[in-house]
Amino acid sequence: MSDAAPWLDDEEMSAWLPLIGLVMRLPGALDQSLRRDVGLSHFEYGVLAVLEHAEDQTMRMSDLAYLCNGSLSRLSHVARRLEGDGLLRRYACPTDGRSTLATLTDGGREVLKKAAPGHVKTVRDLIFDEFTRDEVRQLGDMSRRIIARIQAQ
Amino acid sequence: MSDAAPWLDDEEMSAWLPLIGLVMRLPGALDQSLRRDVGLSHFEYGVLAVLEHAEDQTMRMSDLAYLCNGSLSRLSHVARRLEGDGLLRRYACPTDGRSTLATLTDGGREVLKKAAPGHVKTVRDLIFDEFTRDEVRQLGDMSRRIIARIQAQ
DNA sequence: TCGGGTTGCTTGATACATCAAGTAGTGAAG
DNA sequence: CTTCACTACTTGATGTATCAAGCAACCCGA
Repeated sequence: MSDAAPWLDDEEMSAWLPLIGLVMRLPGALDQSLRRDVGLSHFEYGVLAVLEHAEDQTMRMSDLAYLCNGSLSRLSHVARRLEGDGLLRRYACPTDGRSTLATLTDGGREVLKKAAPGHVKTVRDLIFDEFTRDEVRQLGDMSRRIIARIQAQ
Repeated sequence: MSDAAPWLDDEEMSAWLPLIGLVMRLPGALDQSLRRDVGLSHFEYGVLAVLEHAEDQTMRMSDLAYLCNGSLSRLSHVARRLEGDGLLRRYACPTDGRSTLATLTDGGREVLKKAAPGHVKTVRDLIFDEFTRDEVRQLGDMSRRIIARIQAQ
């Protein structure tokens, strides 16, 4: 924790502005292709994608929210919509009555299958085609370090 | 532009997930302290901050929107609210009747002065205290390269 | 076994972003 | 000097996020 300093110097500023630009523009860019292809936001896609890789394609709502980088409240609203569209199903956890388990439906799996190629292409176009292996590692590493700081707040 | 590839490999994935985490969580983290301190979102703060550094603290709406990483529509709504709160003023451009110029008011300058220390502290806590000078440069550089790709879409 | 505190989730109100459509000014070709 | 395309911006409708509050279920100490 640093004390308040006057402001960012030029060098800091010329990193800060692009970083802000990145975090403000990337979500929209990811949304676009997914909306076009399957009518889902990137967050909704993320929910389904995380479920797909989970044990039994099933997960507690709160774990899912964490892995999707969203609040439980946000996930709850989104899960209601996705359930309405038949892409996932929710049911009470048998071992802990407080918990809700969400699981992928066939419909959800289908949508993922339909969305994946275009989404991967977008991600490659935007990120992985631009960087070397080493740079990619660094990018991930730096992101992790910032996230840790955010969570420490 | 690459062709669609099967999916991301492990190394790519272990950079992609943190990057997504970063872009999804950082805006919220920045919002929080600004909301607490002066009741502004980070986007609203950004609008005022960009104006502050502009010639005559005045700028065309569309240029402002670009620099703030938002759509003109979004800026228009936000500017209406900020104008209502007396933080900026809008008036027709004298040389091009289609354009609208936005300018900071005294109220806006005051809010910025009140918000800045806390905001800078947040930014330092989250980013600049974590990285070396060199890393900061790289972070800025990588962000710029991704933005260029987003805009090329 | 009962009470207080906690956890997990949902809901409802409000605020915000996004999209499509609309208005009006501009510039340039004919 | 008119028309057509384009630019700059605003608006209204719709959808989505966020926050605070609420409700059960659980846990644990007394």
